[in-house]
Amino acid sequence: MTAAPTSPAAANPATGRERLLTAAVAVIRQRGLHATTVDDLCAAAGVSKGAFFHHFANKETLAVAAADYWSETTAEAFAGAAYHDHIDPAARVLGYLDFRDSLVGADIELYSCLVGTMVQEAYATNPSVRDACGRSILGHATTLESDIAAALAATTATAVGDDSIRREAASLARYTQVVLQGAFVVSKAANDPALVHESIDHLRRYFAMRFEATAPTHA
Amino acid sequence: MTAAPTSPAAANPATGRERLLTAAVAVIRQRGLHATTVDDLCAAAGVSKGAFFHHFANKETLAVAAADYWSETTAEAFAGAAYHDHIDPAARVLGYLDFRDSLVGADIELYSCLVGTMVQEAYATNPSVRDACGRSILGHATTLESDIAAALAATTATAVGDDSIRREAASLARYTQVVLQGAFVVSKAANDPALVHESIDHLRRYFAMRFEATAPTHA
DNA sequence: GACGCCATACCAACTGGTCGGTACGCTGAC
DNA sequence: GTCAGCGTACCGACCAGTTGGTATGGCGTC
Repeated sequence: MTAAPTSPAAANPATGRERLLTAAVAVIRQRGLHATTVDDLCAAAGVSKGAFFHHFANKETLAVAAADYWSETTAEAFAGAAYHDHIDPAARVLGYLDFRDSLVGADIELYSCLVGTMVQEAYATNPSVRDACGRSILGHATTLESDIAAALAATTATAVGDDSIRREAASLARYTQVVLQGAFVVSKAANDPALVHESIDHLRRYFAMRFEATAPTHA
Repeated sequence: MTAAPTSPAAANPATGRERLLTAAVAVIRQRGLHATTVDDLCAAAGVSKGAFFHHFANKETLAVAAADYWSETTAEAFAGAAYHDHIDPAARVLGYLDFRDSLVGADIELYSCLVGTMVQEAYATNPSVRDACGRSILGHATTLESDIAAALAATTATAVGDDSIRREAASLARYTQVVLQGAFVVSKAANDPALVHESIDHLRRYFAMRFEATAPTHA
C-alpha cells in the first residue's frame, strides 16, 4: 500500500477526492452503505483516512457526494447515447429502454443503481442521503418527459403542452424508473439478471401499447 | 412451530422468539438490516441479549428467520383476502392489485416490503439472507400464476396448461413484484406514497390491456 | 407427593474487536 | 509562510457475541 507519495498525478491520474468518489460508487453499490466502512473506501481509493476526512466532513457527506457524482456521471452517459437520434419521439423512448437493456451484464452489482440501493438504507436514518437519492432518480426521470409527452401527443392529437399530457408523461417517466429499480431488487433476490431483461420487455410492451392506444398514424 | 406450552395469553402473549421476530420485521423494515443492532431488537422485543442468542445463533440467522416469518404472515393475509372470490380470473388478478393498493398508507415503512429492503443490503454480504428474500418474493409471485394463466388463456382461446401460457403467466407474476418493489424504492426516494398508487395504476392498465389483447368474449 | 434430574427459557455483565472520527505532523506549490 | 493535500497514530463509542448464572416446569422414581 502507500502509493507513490511524491508525484500525485503520475500513476493515478485522478485527485484523491475523485478517487474516493469512484471507489464509493463501486463499493457501496456492491455492499451497501452501512456495510461499507470508511477504511474500505480508503483502501479501494488508495488514500489514507486523513485524506478521506480532509475531503468529506463525515461518512454521510460522502454518501451525498457519491449520489451527486452518480447523477452527474450517469447523466453524461445517457446524454451521449444514440437513442436521442431517432426522429420519432416514441422511438426515442423505446430506444431508451433498449439502451437500458443493453447495459445489463452478468454481474448485478455492476449494472444496478447506486442510489436505488442506498435509499433503502438511508430512508429512515439519513435524510440528506435519501434526498440526494431522490434528486438523482427523479431528476433522471425528468429527462424522459419531453419525449414521452411528444409521443403521447402524437397518438391523441393533443398539443404537447397540454397539461394532462405533461402530467401523464411525468407519471410514465417515473414509472420507467419504478420498473427498473424493481427489476434490480427482484433480480438481486432471484440472483438472476434475466429478470431485468424480462421486466424491460414488459415495460417496452406497455409503452408500445400506450403509444398506439388511440393512435392514428402520425407520420 | 413449538406451540404455546402453558398459558400463552398471560401478560405478553407471544413467546420471546416470536416477539423478537415481530420486532425484527418492524425495526428492520424501517431502518434496514445493518443499521439495526441486536440491542435494538432486544429493546423492541422487550427481551435480553441472552434471550436473543438463545433463540438465534447470530444476527444473520435471525434475519433469515425474519424473512421466513414475513413470508408466512403475509401469505396468511393474502390467502384470506376477498379478491379470490371473483369468478373471473382476470378480475381476481386486478383485484389483487386493488388489494395491494388498499394496503398503502401514509407511512412508507409500514407498507413497504421487508425482504425487498433487506435483499439490497444482503445481496453481496449475506447469501443465506438473500436466498430467503428470494424465496419470499418469488414464492409470493407463484401464488398469482394460475389466475394470470387462466385470464391469459381466456383471451387467446388457448388451454391454460399450454406451456407458453404458463411461462408468460409466470413472467407476469414476477413483473407484478418488480413493479411493487420498484414503487417502494422510488416512493422512498421521493418520500411520497402517491408514487405507489401511481405505479399500481400503470400496472393495472397493463394487465387490463394484456387481458383484452387478442380477446374475444370468453363467457 | 416429595425428590433428584435435566431441559428450556431467559437475564446481566462482560469482552474483544471494529468503526467513525480526531490530532497532529509532513511536504510541495504558489 | 501559508495553505491545500495528504499520511500516521490514536481515541472513544459501539456492537456482535460470550459467559456464567437463575427461574421454571416436566418427568421418572420411590
